[in-house]
Amino acid sequence: MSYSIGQVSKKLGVTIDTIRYYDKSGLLPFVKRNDIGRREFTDNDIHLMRTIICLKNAGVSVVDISKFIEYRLQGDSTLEKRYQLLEDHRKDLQQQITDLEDTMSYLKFKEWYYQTAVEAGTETIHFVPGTNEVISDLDKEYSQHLKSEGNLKELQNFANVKDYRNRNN
Amino acid sequence: MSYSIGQVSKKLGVTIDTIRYYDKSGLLPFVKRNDIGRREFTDNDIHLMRTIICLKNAGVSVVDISKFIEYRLQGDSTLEKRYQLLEDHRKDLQQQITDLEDTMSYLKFKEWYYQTAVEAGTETIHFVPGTNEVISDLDKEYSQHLKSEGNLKELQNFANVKDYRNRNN
DNA sequence: CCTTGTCCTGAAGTCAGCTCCAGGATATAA
DNA sequence: TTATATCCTGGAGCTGACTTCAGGACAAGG
Repeated sequence: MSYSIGQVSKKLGVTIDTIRYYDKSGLLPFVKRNDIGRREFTDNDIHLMRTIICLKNAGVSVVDISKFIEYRLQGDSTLEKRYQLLEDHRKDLQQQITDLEDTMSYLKFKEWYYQTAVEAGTETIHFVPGTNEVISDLDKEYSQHLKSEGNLKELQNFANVKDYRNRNN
Repeated sequence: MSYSIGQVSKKLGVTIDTIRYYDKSGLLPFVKRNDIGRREFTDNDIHLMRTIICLKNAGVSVVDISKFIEYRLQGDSTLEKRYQLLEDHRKDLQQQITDLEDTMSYLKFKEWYYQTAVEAGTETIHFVPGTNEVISDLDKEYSQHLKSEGNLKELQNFANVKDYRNRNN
């Protein structure tokens, strides 16, 4: 049983052009052609392509993925290299997730800022009286708000973000 | 007290060129110039720029950020719009994080795959005997492994990812 | 046999987000 | 006063990951 490029495109949710681009870039050296030059994908090919798409989702560049695929073609001697490559990218990904969580924490703070401003009908409640400058220890006020809400987890997150952001001022 | 572009660059950890690019793109209309045309950043400007960088980190495009800044200049009538914009992007960000966590789960699976292959000295332990095809229910084996390890949280994550991935085949 | 659909290639185009460059002004220190 | 550092502008260039295009081949149904 084999699949055409169009069928694979639907199965994996990527465009035909993207698949051809990946092939051109050396990500799909394992895909065979039939007698008139059309690509024929096996179930195993599709399995491998899922891994490729997963790496792409993890933010791995096409060049790095092609390295991985190259190693694979070289057989068992490259198993450790492949493991290492995945391990490195998993660590990167963990860092990405952590960074996004920090960003999230800050966005929540900003949402509180606007929530309260909308309630008050004006942004000036957050300004130093008579100016357009934001009160400098608004973060303390927000921390207080989180505490009074009993949201200790977010309080902790926000404290970490603050620490980080104030580090190299 | 005001800061030069170079000082701000160091404070915020972005290059001078990037700051100028942001200014060109309409993200910094609030930054004033001195008599010889140099930018002078106030503490409040820097505060605002942190929010801009945060939005950028959350994956918001320069065009969308400039909308936010535009709203800000229009005063209190746009408070709700600004709140909505943040809310929308916070939701996007939450989705991003969730997606990355799924990717993470799959990467962990692949790491197990290579870990065990390295231990065995060959990848063939994961192949259908006599072929180069990966065993089709390797995921079950991995689930078993997670269970035996007592890693129930990851077991749950992995199960979700599998469900999702098998949905539109 | 003709139309419609899917496939092929190489090459050029697009987009976001920077990044660099040329050419020039001002400021600070020795 | 001369060297060095920092700033300014407009505009060109770069990178990665596609995306589109021109021009053509084959296959199946009516």
